[in-house]
Amino acid sequence: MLGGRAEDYLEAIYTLSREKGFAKVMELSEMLDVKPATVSEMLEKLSRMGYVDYKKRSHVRLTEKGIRKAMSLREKRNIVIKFLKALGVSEDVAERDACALEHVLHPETLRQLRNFVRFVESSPAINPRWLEHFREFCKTGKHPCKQR
Amino acid sequence: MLGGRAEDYLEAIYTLSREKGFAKVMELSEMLDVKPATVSEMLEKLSRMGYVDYKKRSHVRLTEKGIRKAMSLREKRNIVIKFLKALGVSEDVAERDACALEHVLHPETLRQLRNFVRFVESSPAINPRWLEHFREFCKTGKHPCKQR
DNA sequence: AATAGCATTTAGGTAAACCTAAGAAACGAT
DNA sequence: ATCGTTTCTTAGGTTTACCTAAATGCTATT
Repeated sequence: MLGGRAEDYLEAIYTLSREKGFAKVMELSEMLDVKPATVSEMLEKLSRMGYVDYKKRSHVRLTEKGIRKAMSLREKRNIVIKFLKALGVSEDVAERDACALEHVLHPETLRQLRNFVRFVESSPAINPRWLEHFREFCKTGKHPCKQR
Repeated sequence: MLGGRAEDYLEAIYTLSREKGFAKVMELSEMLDVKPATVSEMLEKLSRMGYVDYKKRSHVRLTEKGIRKAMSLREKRNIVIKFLKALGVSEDVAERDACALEHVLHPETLRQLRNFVRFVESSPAINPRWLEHFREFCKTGKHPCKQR
């Protein structure tokens, strides 16, 4: 099985590959805030596990398997980000937390987060009453329907 | 600083202490699904860090500091559990995930989760319209306000 | 009061993910 | 084409949380 940290590497490679089609050790080192030596080791491991194509001193590319994995992770993360933002969490905190949560959430939990995001997105009004009320509640601590 | 796993130990000790006022190595070993030897080591560490009172071959108790920490963790966990359950996640999954999330969530995120739980709880109707709609949406995949 | 049986600790090990320092390879500018 | 710089790998080390096996201490029963 793939440890939580390894998943971060896959996603980073995925991101970097979007542009050029591959990733370099240095780039990963910076993106993940880890020394190049460490990246080198981890790539070796990911290669053994069949997630990346990687020959020493060359570029990294995701394999099919790696791409599938990375996309599924990316989707998870995006759901969590959208969800947290819908809840009023600031963009960068949402991103940080999503990054931690994506490794950890049970599929059932994820399903409900996804449902919630879709629910909000698919609601008839741009800003449904209850969501407005919720934001109000966050500010004032009071539910606007309850007077007193 | 206190690693994520150490926090689990604190909470376990806290739980066990609710009844008898202390915890034993065996109990912790079972509750955390870890060998007694490992518990012994971790208690040593928690003791050095001032979270527990612990002399070898005796009971463990939380210090003031330990109690404060444990209570704060417990509160976090409870918010997450309530939150996930409100979202329609089943009890045991909610508990599992809460246990993982409590170590990880940014205070801002936690604040919003707390807000959300309070919002739902303080809403005027027992089952506000939108929540009903959400549950409906989870089942059918359709927002009941939108026909078609 | 001796001991059997259980709880706990000690000692020595493993695995993951990180590090530093030093050497090797590739790259690019002249 | 060579030299200097940058990038990458290797080798060896650290930390954290876990493990097993063996030793030790505690307690309760006889």
